[in-house]
Amino acid sequence: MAGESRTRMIEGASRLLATKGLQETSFSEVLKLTGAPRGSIYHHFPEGKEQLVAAAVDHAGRIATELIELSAGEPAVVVASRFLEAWRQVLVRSNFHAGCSVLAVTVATESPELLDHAAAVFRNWRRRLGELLEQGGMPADDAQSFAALLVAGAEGAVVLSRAEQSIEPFELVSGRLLDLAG
Amino acid sequence: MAGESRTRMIEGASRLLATKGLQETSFSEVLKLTGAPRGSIYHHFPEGKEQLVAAAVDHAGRIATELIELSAGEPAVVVASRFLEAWRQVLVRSNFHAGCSVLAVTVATESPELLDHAAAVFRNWRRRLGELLEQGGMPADDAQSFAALLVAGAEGAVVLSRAEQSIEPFELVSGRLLDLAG
DNA sequence: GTCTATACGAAGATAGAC
DNA sequence: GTCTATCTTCGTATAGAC
Repeated sequence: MAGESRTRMIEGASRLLATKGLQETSFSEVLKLTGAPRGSIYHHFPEGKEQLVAAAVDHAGRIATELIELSAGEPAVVVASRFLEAWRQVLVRSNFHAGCSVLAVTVATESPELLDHAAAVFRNWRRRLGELLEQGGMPADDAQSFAALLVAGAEGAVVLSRAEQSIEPFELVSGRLLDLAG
Repeated sequence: MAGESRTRMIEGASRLLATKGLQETSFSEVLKLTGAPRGSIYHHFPEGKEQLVAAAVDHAGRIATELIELSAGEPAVVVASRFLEAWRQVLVRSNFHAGCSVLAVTVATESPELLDHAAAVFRNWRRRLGELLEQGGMPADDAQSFAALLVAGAEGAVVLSRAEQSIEPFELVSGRLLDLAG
């Protein structure tokens, strides 16, 4: 298949973004991690690094969106709980070295194109979570703002736990959010 | 005074971290922004960039801590409101180009030393906010976890608003947090 | 689709004069 | 305390062969 190493590079870039940040996600690092051939970088991404990073952001967004979709039809508290649990896994499995690649790009770029990709991802998460929360029994007026709080709180808590190298802040935040959802 | 250009470099680095991220905060950028003399970099920071960044993180932490302290003795909802308002100002005044320098460092470094500085800042904010919230009437059991939610929610909301170049997500999050504090 | 070779700039860091 | 000059490494990107 044509998109073989292309896909690997996107996934690898997304992992690197989540752990090392935007600038440390260099082509050399991506190639080292994925084993993809050096010669194919500009074949697959003629516009260079921005194009690769944009694809990685989109990819990370899609993965999380699919995960959110899994809780369709569940009560609101389950929707929130599954979303938070996914982030908890990112922290624990990486021993607090990994976070969110979309956030990493947002705070390290001034490129309007990359910000647009990140914005689309965040908006999509908020929108879909809001819909599922409402379907799960949350009043319509609350669902949208709680979805924003859920995304912001989870993202912020992941950062706190990475800095402190401890699950404690994440658990505190997570507990309060679940109280609100229940 | 000996610490003249040293102080300017630290403040400049903190501003650059908040807008451009860790790797874009280069010595050249700091010098351009502050007008500090190139020759004095390694005089003031013999351990190089890590030392400058660590000082910038500490500085940003101290500024916010002083701001938190200003709401000592106020009701819990005022403590929360002032903290959120400060972050709103960062967003609006920078036209959504600036965020939190401590967060920017956290997600772009793997240096244990820098993570320690960031962790100390976040812990300090949580601790002091928790104390003031409790003194402001919040039940002791709630104050600590709400402080964590406040810091995480604010940090996350700043990122969402930067990505979307709009105050909307921040306002949604801020509104919910203030409901909880009141 | 993949390869090597290379151009070009910028980064952090060091040495030694003033 | 500050200067210039320089070293080394690494980043993105391009050219042209296979």
